[in-house]
Amino acid sequence: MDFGSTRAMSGTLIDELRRRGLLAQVSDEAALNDHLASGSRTLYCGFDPTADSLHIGNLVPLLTLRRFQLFGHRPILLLGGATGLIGDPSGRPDERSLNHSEVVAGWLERIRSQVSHLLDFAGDNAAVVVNNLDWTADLDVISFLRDIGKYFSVNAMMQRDSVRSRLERDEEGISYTEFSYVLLQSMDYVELAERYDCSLQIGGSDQWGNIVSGMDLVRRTLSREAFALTLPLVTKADGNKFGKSAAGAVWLDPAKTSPYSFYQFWLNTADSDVVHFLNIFTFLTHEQIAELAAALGNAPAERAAQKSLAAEVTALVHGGAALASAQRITTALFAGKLDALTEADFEQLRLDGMACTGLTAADAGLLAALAECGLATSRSAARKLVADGGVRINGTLQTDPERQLDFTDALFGRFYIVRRGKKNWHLLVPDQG
RNA sequence: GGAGGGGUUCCCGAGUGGUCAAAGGGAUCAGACUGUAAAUCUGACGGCUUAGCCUACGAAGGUUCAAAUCCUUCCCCCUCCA
Repeated sequence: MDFGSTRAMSGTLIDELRRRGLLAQVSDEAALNDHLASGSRTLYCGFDPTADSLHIGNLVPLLTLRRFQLFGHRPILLLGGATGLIGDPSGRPDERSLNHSEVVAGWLERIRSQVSHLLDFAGDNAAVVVNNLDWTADLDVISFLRDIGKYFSVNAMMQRDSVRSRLERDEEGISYTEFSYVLLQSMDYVELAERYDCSLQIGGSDQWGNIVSGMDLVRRTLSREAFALTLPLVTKADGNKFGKSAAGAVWLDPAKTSPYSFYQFWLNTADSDVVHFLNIFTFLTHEQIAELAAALGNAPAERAAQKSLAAEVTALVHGGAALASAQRITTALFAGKLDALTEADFEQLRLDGMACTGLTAADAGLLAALAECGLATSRSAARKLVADGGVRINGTLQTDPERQLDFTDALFGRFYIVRRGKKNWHLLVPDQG
């Protein structure tokens, strides 16, 4: 893995994080600065498997772990095989429904594979991946209550925001299960402190309470130094929630969000957010980001900053080959030269992961085809789209809702490239089956 | 247990017998302007074999030529009192 160009950074790691807008809270900044400056330290961040994939919001702490690694520290990526079975009440207005343990275990493995290549597993400060189920699965209740529970005051736990907000809502409440979550997470910190000499836990700002509880438990049970640091919630200038595209959440799993869609998500970043995101989601230097910010001011139409952001993040998450594919599709679709594409280019688009549907004779009607390939939610919606002038095939505006797609006018006799609106594309080919 | 208020289309929320697929706002989609940006403006926004038809206003029945609107029973939620 090439960490080369990002090495030369001035100031402390904390300064660097602050400069990038990546610092929400720190437990004792001066002491942590000294701690980090005086040796290679071990830190961790936990991720609970609450879905079959992580999403781009999880990228912030993931990449921050890597930033610590670049500064010579050892990151531990903790997967919540146990805590994922319980449910974290932090930041949740309502009780979670419990997932089956086999389901959670399956999600954990998928997350493990998508997360692992973001860190460096070689060298002196090689990253480590652990699963907290390893030290909780065989834990007995009595030991838990005596060894861990004794350190937690219910009076204090009741004061926690995540608990109090639930108690104040008559219709919600909080189960004993979720109430106990913080004990498990705190136990993780102690466990990692003992096993790996871990002395720092990071996480999203909603994790501050959990992290501080763990830090206290380490100090009290092990009498060791322990620190807490949180990262801010990613916000957008227009106030909308970050991380949602038209299709919903943006996932790290390429099967759920294709590398092309992923690339497009970043490419569409608003001007007012792009510099902020470059700082948070890329490893570009401040000089490089300053250049891009200047370019944004001088030639906004070029969108150099957005292109860099999209390229950097896509390469980080999906790799160089996937980035190249995403860029090929983008160029083909948005350079406005569909006619210039060769037959081989179309095959490449399919290989690159462009959305493609095989069309059967039954779906040959334009409306049926639009509904079938997902560009419209129903035939009625498709009819309205056509009436609104929102559908093009091979660049030609479609006005007849009754038209049949028989491929006689398809490119190379078998490709219809359908466009809905400005940015939604789909390839239609004759059904092979 | 007692008294009162309420459940409306993705969300909020108006509507108290026909002019209601149902105001208004949000979200979403399309069009215009642009830079695959933001803002703004315009249109659409239950489904279908689309000048029409079907299904919808917590559930089930009923009254009526006609019900989201009236009646009955049931389910759920909120507020106050005990």
